[in-house]
Amino acid sequence: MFLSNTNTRLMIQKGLREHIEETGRVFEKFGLTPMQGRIMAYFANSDKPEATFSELVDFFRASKSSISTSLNYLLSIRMIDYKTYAAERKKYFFITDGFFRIYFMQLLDNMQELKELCYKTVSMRSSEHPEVSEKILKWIEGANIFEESIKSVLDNIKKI
Amino acid sequence: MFLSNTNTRLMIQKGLREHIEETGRVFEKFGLTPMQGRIMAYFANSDKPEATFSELVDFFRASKSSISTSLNYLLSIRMIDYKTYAAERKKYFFITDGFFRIYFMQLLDNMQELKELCYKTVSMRSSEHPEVSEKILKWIEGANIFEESIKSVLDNIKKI
DNA sequence: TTTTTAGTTCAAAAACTAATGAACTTAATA
DNA sequence: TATTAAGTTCATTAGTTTTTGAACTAAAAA
Repeated sequence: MFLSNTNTRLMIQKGLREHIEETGRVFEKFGLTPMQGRIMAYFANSDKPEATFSELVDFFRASKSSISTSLNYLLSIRMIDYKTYAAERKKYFFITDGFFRIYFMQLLDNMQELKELCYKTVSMRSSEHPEVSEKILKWIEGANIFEESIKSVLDNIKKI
Repeated sequence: MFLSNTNTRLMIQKGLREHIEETGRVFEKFGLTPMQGRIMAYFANSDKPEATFSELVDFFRASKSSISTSLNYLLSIRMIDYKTYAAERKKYFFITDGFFRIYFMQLLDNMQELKELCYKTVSMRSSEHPEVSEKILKWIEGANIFEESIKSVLDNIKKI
């Protein structure tokens, strides 16, 4: 039967494609490109827990290079992983459970960087208008509080 | 004296311009465009607590439309505000102290949106591979924990 | 051994986003 | 009243990012 080696649900259900596109677009708000977002959404919605390179190329009718680049980026940030079966070259990709952990770790890096530049700013400022320094110190204070809180959540999530 | 109505420190100190550019680029990681980032960095580093439209046009040698659009976006998300003096049309723009509060409120919205789509995903999934649903539920669980934590920080920050 | 499969790499195209320039408005000043 | 100042608006341009296509490699299958 010609559907045998494809994902039947993904081929039949009409709204599913739309749902994948919509979900993909929301992943973009978390820093992914459209194709990376689509792929994450595909993994979440595919009946099977794993997907192959060619399955994704076929489903999205996208170029191999686009799929390759996207998969490799998602692998590099560990939002996906893959397994192999001996004597088979194919990779079976799947999502990890770490989406928000990874996202917030990146966020922590960005906050760290901004905070350091803000410290430098405050140290460079003339003493003429301390109210500006006070605002920047409030940014830093905010950053510190969020950082603390995020770090403690990350610790707790690791334990689960 | 020809420097009288400009920001002396911004004109003289060499590394300051670089520091503003660098800080601007970090603001981009928080979702701002290059010009929006630059403007935020300018406010943080200018000797004076306020800056005018034309001051920014002059400092960045940028187009009026670019400055106008950027300022209006930053106003719309309340990262900056302005004051006026009666009988003067000019606006005196300044940064607010809410940078991270605003950023995290936007983040909360995005998390909410992704969570809702994930709930829909889980409800649409066949029961064949519960391990995928489990991962998505872990995403949601992560989202919930981060949300709780961020909300409580936002509450505390408001009190300060 | 030849062909097919499963990708990778990178220059070029397509798509998208940000910045510009020009024309405009409206308020203040001369 | 005419001119300048302080912006706004929007079509076009410039710049960036994403995706493609073509050529490539290396492993498995025929």
